[in-house]
Amino acid sequence: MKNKQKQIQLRDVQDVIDVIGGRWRGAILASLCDKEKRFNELKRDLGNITPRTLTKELKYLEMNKLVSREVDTSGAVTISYSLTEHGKSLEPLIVQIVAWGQKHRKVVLARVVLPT
Amino acid sequence: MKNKQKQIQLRDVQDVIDVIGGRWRGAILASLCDKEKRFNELKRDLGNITPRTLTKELKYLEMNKLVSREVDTSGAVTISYSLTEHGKSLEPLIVQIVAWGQKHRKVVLARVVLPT
DNA sequence: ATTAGCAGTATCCTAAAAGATAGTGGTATT
DNA sequence: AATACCACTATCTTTTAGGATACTGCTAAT
Repeated sequence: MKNKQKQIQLRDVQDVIDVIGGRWRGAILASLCDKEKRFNELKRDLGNITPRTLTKELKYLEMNKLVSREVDTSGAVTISYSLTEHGKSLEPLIVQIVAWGQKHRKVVLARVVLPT
Repeated sequence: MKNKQKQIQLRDVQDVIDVIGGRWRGAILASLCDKEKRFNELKRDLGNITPRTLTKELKYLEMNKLVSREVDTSGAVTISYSLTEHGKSLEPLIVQIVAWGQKHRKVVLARVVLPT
């Protein structure tokens, strides 16, 4: 039973890794924590993601109810992506991730020794 | 400056995803949160990871100072893997990940509708 | 002496992720 | 009228992760 419990937890970890993992998903979510964004705005934000990948990832996040896509047809059609309520519930996690990441960077870089 | 700050955060998120991401790293760390383990013990724990992959991932985690490998030569040589202090500092994060993962599972499964 | 478990290595192979690049149909700008 | 930006889509190729499988050298148990 203790073991079964453990299995379940590993599964949960895997689920989350799936959602925020990969090269881009975490970064997209982190970027949307800031505020809602449009497609090309996200693209610029993320640096060198290709449109193909961005499209794919946004669709995945939509399907997982983390991001919603809204079309505004008043005037020129614009499309904005934002976190859903569920997506927003990720924010504290992302904050903690960023904090740990900064600590981690220091620990790992500590091994770098410059040669004379 | 606000923008630069944002870039840095995205980088941190990426770093963490890198460390706990992939098919196995998160699970290995979660498993080692429990207690130190030997190679084949981990292998059984993780289900169907191949030894090749387990070796590779453990080396990666070692290099990133999250896991330490200890050899015991009294009697038959045994090797145990455990979290370093730095690795242990990940535990609260993993706990939060598991918690969110359970919530997420409910939200996503909520879309499943059984046909008549 | 043989079998079994430990802690891996070595090769080969496949599938999935993501990059590069070009193009599309629309609107707004000058 | 021409250019530029928006929000993508389509193809093609490369890269990477990770699985399958077999094998190794060692020790302990039967």
